[in-house]
Amino acid sequence: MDDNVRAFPEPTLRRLPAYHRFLKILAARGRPVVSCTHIATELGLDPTQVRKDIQVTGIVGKPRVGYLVPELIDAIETFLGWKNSTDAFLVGVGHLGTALLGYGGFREYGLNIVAAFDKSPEKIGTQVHGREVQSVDSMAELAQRMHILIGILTVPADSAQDLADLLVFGGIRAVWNFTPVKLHLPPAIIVENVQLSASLAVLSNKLAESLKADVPQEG
Amino acid sequence: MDDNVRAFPEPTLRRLPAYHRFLKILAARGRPVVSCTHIATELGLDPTQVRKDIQVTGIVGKPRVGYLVPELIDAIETFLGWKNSTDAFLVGVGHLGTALLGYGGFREYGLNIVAAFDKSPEKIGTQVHGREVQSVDSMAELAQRMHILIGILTVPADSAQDLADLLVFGGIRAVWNFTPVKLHLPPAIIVENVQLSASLAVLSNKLAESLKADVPQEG
DNA sequence: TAGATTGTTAATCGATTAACAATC
DNA sequence: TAGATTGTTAATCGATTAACAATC
Repeated sequence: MDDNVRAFPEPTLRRLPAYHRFLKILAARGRPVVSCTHIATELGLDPTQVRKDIQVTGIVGKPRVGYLVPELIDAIETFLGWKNSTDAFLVGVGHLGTALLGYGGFREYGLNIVAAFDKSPEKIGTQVHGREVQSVDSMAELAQRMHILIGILTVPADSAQDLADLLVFGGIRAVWNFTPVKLHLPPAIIVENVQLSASLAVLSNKLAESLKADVPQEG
Repeated sequence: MDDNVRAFPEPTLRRLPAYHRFLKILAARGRPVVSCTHIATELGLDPTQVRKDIQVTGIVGKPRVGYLVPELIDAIETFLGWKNSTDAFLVGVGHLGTALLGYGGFREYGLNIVAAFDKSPEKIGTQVHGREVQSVDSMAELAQRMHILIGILTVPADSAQDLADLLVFGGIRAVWNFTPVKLHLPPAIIVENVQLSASLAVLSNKLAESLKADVPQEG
């Protein structure tokens, strides 16, 4: 029935963390207010775009003045759900999985990695950044019991689909997918892909274009 | 003069690696041809979009048949510059930097991390995944001498700008930025940001919307 | 008050999707 | 031949940007 759940524009969601970061810097400097123009200049964006983005948080500014920095920081944190933390499972304690476990910063973003899982027997039982690595065999049951909503997938490509299925079987509702695999999961499951190859493709292509423009030799 | 360097649409560039991955799977299965519809179904895209994306590689298909899988794989690899490798420096041997050094897969994408640098004296001289960690003091000179074009930035936020400046000073032309910092660099320098906080913001927001829709309690 | 900045509506732009003729 | 699929042009959609009145 509630089909007017019209989500907020994804580009807006992606920009909000950058605004937040800048606002925190301003707050640390003791700056009480900020204008869209100021934010836009700093981040290389259009002021109108910043204004519209801010509107999704429900904050209204004062003409001639701008927005109150602490109020805006608070509103963004609330809007992005950074105020109350969500527990997550991490699957795949390889190089990347280990790095994510070691990164303390996710706490700030309301993400709390409470357990780590792996397939390989040599890893099970070891401690990685304060969490004991557990067998994937116990993952689904544990996810169910702990009402885990988010699974972080950092496994080799060939086991990605199987372990994603296992996460879903455990009642997980969203997968943060760091593998290059296109996961086939029930439509209700949220999948957010972090595809480094895509990012690198953009970088390489732009670099190639830039170098081409550099040495124009012939028309 | 050459202002008609109209780059290819970024969304297209981002999708090509996914096509490539799927095509490699088909090739491994011995499938000689593939249609747009097939690719689109697998990846959850529109067939016309796939067709247009493929067009940037210059490959033409056969009506009624589709595209030749090996030919298409080759064309994508050539287009994305995966055939000839580019040397890169990595700056910041923390959790993430170490993980990227350990990931062998970048070779496939034409990226070759030839050296790693760090600020902290304890790390300098140690071996990380086969590379000796060097002091950032020698970075710019070495980049210049080796004609390095790409710098991978995996340092703490507070030193990101300084080290990016140093990379640029060393003649680097593109920065793959894994820090949350908005870098201020000369306009000719390509910057590709990998912002995990942005990705997580999308995930969290979609999850929250999904859970809200779940238990509609009241209108 | 004058003028900078917000909020909002309209115009533009670019990407996605639909329609359809061409082709093997 | 019939029909599936390509290539291409047109329509739609959504996001960005421009314009401008409202406001402190």
